Amino acid sequence: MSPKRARIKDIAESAGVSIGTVDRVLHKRGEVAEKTREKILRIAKDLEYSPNVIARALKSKKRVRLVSLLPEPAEESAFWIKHPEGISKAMKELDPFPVYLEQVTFDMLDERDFQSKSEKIMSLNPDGVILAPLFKNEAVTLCDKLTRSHIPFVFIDGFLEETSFLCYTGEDIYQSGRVAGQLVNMVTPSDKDILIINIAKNISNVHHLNVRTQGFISYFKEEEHERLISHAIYDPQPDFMNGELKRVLSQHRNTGSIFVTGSKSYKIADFFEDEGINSVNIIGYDLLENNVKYLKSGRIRFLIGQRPEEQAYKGVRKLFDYLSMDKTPEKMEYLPIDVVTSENVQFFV
Amino acid sequence: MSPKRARIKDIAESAGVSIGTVDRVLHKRGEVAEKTREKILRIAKDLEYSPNVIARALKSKKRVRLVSLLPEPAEESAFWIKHPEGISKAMKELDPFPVYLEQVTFDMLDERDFQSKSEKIMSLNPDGVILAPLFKNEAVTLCDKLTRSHIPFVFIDGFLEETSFLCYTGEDIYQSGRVAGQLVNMVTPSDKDILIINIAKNISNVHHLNVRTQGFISYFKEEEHERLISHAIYDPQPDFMNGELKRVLSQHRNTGSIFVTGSKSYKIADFFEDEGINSVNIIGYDLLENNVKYLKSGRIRFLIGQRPEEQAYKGVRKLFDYLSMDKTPEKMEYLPIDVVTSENVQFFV
DNA sequence: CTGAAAGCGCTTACAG
DNA sequence: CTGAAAGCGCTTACAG
Repeated sequence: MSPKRARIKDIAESAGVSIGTVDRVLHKRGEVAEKTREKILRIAKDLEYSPNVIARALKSKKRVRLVSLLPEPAEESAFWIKHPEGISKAMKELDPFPVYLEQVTFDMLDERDFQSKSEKIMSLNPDGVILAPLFKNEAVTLCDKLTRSHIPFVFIDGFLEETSFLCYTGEDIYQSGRVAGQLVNMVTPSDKDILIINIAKNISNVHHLNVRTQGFISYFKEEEHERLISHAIYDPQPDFMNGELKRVLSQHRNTGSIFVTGSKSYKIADFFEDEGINSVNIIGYDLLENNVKYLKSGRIRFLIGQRPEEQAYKGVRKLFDYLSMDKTPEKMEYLPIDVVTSENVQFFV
Repeated sequence: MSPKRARIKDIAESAGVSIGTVDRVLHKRGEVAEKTREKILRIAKDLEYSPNVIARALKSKKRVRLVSLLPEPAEESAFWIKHPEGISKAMKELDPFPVYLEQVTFDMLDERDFQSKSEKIMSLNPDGVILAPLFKNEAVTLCDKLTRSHIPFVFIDGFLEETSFLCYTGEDIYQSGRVAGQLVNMVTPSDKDILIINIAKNISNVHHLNVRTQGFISYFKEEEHERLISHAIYDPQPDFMNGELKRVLSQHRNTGSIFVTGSKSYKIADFFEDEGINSVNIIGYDLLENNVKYLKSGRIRFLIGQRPEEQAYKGVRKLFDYLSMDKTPEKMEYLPIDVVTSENVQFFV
């Protein structure tokens, strides 16, 4: 059974000083004679002193104010509705602590909105920020400002190497492409082709879709690369998209599987449903309601999950622990890449 | 931003009584005039009072003493080395609280040892117990004793319907068999047979292996059942096992995949490695070191994970939250059934 | 039946 | 440079 832990009082008594002095040493607030300082530090070490976080939390008037900056969940992309759930879970657990969090969202199709929301973040003068750096340039600008103001920030969903972020919690994007490659390879007859579909207004700007594609391709041997057909669709509207799909599928009649690099695989499934196409496997990302529906019906073969709630939950917790508990988190935490099928999906939603 | 929360003091002032009286009402310690009682209750409700758990934890002298009763991790079955990790993680988080946990282990091949450890548990007179009910009869006896002593207990790894357990955290065993069925079906050519291997001294006594087998079979259509060959091996020693495997494989030369219902799939892989058999898929359970090695090398195709650390972690947390925070947990929590391959295994170990 | 007081371990001002 | 005191919100005895 764990031994009784030392308190400040114990250190004070042992050192023959008052608890105020001990506190000053422990918090490096100076104004203590060097000799007493050393003595206290030694005793604290001997006694394996660690502060009682409960008592600290109870007393502390220090309010921690956090802000999150994440995309507004558009109907188009219900992916981002999961993150607020994770944030709420974290805040509920932290309820007894004096911590507040304001959620700021931006339009994920509008860099300028991200900029103006960045200014809002700065004007709130928070103690810490959780953000998803969807727009690289704009995010770097914000991160630099935060760094200059000594405001720590954590990334979820993606990270920017060149910034001094506290930590990242999320997918290993390249590796998740490889997992997709493995699954697709498993269910595609070796004489069939594989179609990689990227859906994005401007694919070159959407970092994670590109990285997933790279990972995916890397899973296949060089001599198999001729089986892989990559196609970008820049407008997810059904009319446009279905036309594109028809065209590309008629060009590649030997397609055995379609890999959708983002969360819109249900759109491909919609199209197949309408056209009565049943012979092509679909593999995609994220447990959106529509995707899950098609996964259960068998039209989508696999979904890869990246635990959006857990990303947000852990982002908040790490920031709080850092600010309130002096705990420095691991810099990089890659969450598991979940392989989800019709038979285990029930446990992930 | 969250509004300032009401304190006992606020209720007391509003009711025109002292905090002692409020406390007596809130804790149902009686000795309060019915009229004041009602008034206080009403005000508490109006103010949405909820106790500050930090202050409570700081003050409370109430020590919580927990005990876990889990199998001793034998070399044979490293599966059970994961649980202590989850327990440690939970206890580390609970470090500032006055909670203690003693880990008691039993020999998983010896019912009698479970019995004697049960007596030890009772003699420790704990406030709560976490246990894995491997031996049904003996576990029921223990649970009944705990119930009579009003000691709450939580199950992990499996549960016994007939006991009054606080909650279960673990696998949906039947469904995990179905997931295995789906995966095996996916990688087995339709003209090949599927061998189901149960490794256990007395298979009829090992509940979860049977349930997994049932789930597995249920995934296949009636007319496919002739492809499924079930075989039990009652001694995992290599000499015996390899003989058995040789015999059964020579009887069923058309075997395309082997499904191992427990965590010993690496033993099949050992055999295949020695014999140079490469044409048969292996699917098994649990991320033991040996299994993972073969998963990475490709000899094992899939492993199904059941998150042993998380089971233990959550078991401890729920018991603590129940005893110290008055939080009643969900009775049944099925953890996700993880599909693990060579490409995503790195995130699970 | 009710109130006043002490104390959990820490932090924060203030007095010297 | 150092100590004594108040207080965070709760619980626990004790006095009346």
